[in-house]
Amino acid sequence: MSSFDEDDALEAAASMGLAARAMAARPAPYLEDLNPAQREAVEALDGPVLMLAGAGTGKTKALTTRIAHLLNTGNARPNEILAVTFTNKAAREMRNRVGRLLGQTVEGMPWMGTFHAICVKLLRRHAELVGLKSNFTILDTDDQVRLMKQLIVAENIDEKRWPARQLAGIIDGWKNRAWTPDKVPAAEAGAFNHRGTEIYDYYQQRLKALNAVDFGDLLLHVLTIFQAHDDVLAQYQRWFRYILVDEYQDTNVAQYLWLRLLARTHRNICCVGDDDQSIYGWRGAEVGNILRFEKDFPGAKVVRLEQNYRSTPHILAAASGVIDANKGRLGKTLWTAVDQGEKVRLIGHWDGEEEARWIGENVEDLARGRAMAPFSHDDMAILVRASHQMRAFEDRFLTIGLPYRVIGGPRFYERLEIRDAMAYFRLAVSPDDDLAFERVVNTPRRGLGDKAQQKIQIAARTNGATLVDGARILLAAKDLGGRGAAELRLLVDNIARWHDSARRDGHSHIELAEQILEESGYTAFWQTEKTPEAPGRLENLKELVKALEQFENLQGFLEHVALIMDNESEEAGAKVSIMTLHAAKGLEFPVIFLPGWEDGLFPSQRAMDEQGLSGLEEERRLAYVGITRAERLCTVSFAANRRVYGQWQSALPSRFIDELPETHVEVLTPPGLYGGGYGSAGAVRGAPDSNLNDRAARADVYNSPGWRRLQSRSQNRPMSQPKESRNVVIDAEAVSSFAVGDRVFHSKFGYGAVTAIEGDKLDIAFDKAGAKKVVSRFVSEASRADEVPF
DNA sequence: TGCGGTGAATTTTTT
DNA sequence: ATTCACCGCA
Repeated sequence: MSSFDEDDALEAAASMGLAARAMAARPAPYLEDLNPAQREAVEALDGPVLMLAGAGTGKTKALTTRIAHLLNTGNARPNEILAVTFTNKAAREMRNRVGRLLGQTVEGMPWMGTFHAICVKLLRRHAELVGLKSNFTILDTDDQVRLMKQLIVAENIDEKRWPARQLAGIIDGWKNRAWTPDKVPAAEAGAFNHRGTEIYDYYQQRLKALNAVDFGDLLLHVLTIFQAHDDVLAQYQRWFRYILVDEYQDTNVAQYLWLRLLARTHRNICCVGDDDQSIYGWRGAEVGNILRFEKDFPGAKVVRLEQNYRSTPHILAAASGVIDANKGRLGKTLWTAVDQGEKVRLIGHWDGEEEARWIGENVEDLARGRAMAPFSHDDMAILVRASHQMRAFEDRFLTIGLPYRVIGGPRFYERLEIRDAMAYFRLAVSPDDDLAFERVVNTPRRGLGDKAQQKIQIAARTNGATLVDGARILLAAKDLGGRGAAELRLLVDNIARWHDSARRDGHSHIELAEQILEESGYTAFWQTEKTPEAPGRLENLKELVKALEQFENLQGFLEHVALIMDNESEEAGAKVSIMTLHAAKGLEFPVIFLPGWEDGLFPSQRAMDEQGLSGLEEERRLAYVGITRAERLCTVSFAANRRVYGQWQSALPSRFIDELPETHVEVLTPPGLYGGGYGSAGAVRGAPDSNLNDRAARADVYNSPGWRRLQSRSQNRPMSQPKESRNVVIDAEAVSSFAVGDRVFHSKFGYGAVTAIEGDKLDIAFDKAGAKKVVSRFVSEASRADEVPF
């Protein structure tokens, strides 16, 4: 029948050996290693299981042990287990740990991987069912946007109003919700001038014509296949006897539907997650999926892992205090057997630079072991809400020579030069890759500008050919003159030759890669470039070629890179880590700094504006994630003043600070600053909320000019409101306080009147600057008295 | 084709 | 403040 049976017969043969060897091992010493809850989760092999695993409760251990147990008891062969994760890192770790438990490497588990990797595998087998060839290419975000840009031009859409990026994002969101173009609800499709589904449909057609898919398609196509072909679905339903899902709280609708379909027959699905750590709602994750599990799978066993092996009691209590303010939680209470430890430290600063200075000094103190045994720099991390906050720390750490590393940020394979080189490789493997051709046709400069490229496009389109062939036709027609023609001829011939070499097995793909970079003139291009980053880029290209060594051929390499965009180059030496809170999920450090806890920054104003209460709750979960990363020492800080987009702004301490239980918090205040002393501020402010009397560095803040300025400016936002009334304020309705007809002021455009409101964007007719679309955050309400005629 | 000026935006990120 | 995209000019 289909290739399914053959493939799996082979896989089965390979993995039987593993299972047999595993079974011969001594009976389950690994179970002894578990606490009762973990053991319960591991031993409940049959039927649906929801493992609610709080931060630091040994989730991965339970999950991997469960897999080992499934194999060890002979309940499943390795290739009958579907184990999905979100990141390659998580998949890798799972693989390694299962291997360690079984005392061997796990190669017979073909269905352990990310959602996307597994879907690629499935889609290659059944590509024809959605009109693709099985050698389809996977577009990354960059390709996606470029494709969208073409569409926008072709469709005559105002790119100012609907940037390609945004359109691609909207469509991505629809795919996350498992909406094919025909399924997008009317209310949503009204986006961009009621042409939403039209554009989406057109975009899908273009992808199909290119024999390409984007990341969202990987899931959606497989889902479509499952829904339309019962026989195919049935095969897999039968085959996957056991399903395990990591980070279930991060699944989106498409992934959820996908899992539910696959689990329908055996119902042996074990989902692991923590609703309190759901921080990816903004990219389509549905906390609802985990909250609904017991309804979806009646009779599900719910196991709570609550014993925490990571943090001290004070840290756990502080984290619990914060997360308690969220509603609709499944509810867990973390506890620990440890009974010692520092309280969470809280400190306020005058401004962001001082905050960075203080943290820098504190890191050095801790590294020297002033107050306690010294920590390595590797043991310390600074977690920020938004990546732009990192700069202050980088600046400071560079000046004092403190070694640091930034985690996250642009990945190796996303860099310009790497993507260019990859486009050349793609052309060598398949010359019909039009997107790749477009990318490099004039990189390096070949005298093939817009005009020439247009001619190529036309030649290709009128002949129904690929761009490379279009270029050939154009050259044959001699419809291109001068340098461009000669260069294009060279390029086209080169591509043909590279393609030949790529297909010949004997030829070394590493040599071919070097040859491509050389002959295309790409290396030379960067050698002549004298910008400061040019040497680094050449270095990266060398690294790229080196990375090829691990693969058999270029094709294998490209396949790998499309899905696995890792960047694990680690230089030696102990360093402090700087990263976003999002990037910190799943990590742990003995010492954690949490700077920038100011309302508007954290919780982020935008999250609250756009998502209302649910946005605030997600921010709160982010705070929870941040605190629970700390093993021994956690320091929260805020600054009264901060430069935002070049402008000095004052801010109030984050409302999350109010939620830190005071008995678990130690307030630090740097001595001798701004006349502040411990506890003196209560009198200054006479705060009615007693919780505030112990508030951090309140003296500094309250006596600061920033604070006073703030006080005089915003009477409608006193600092010590009771929580209830505050929650009302964050409701989206209440926040976007503008109405059509309001007079507003913009620092650049001056005064104007609101003519329309669309989410957080306002259409404003400015008196002098004319009609503009502006994010509401950038304008303030203008009372008529403010307007000074001149 | 390429550079410098202008205008506008600016959370979080994986695959 | 900074970055990034686009436009106009040489």
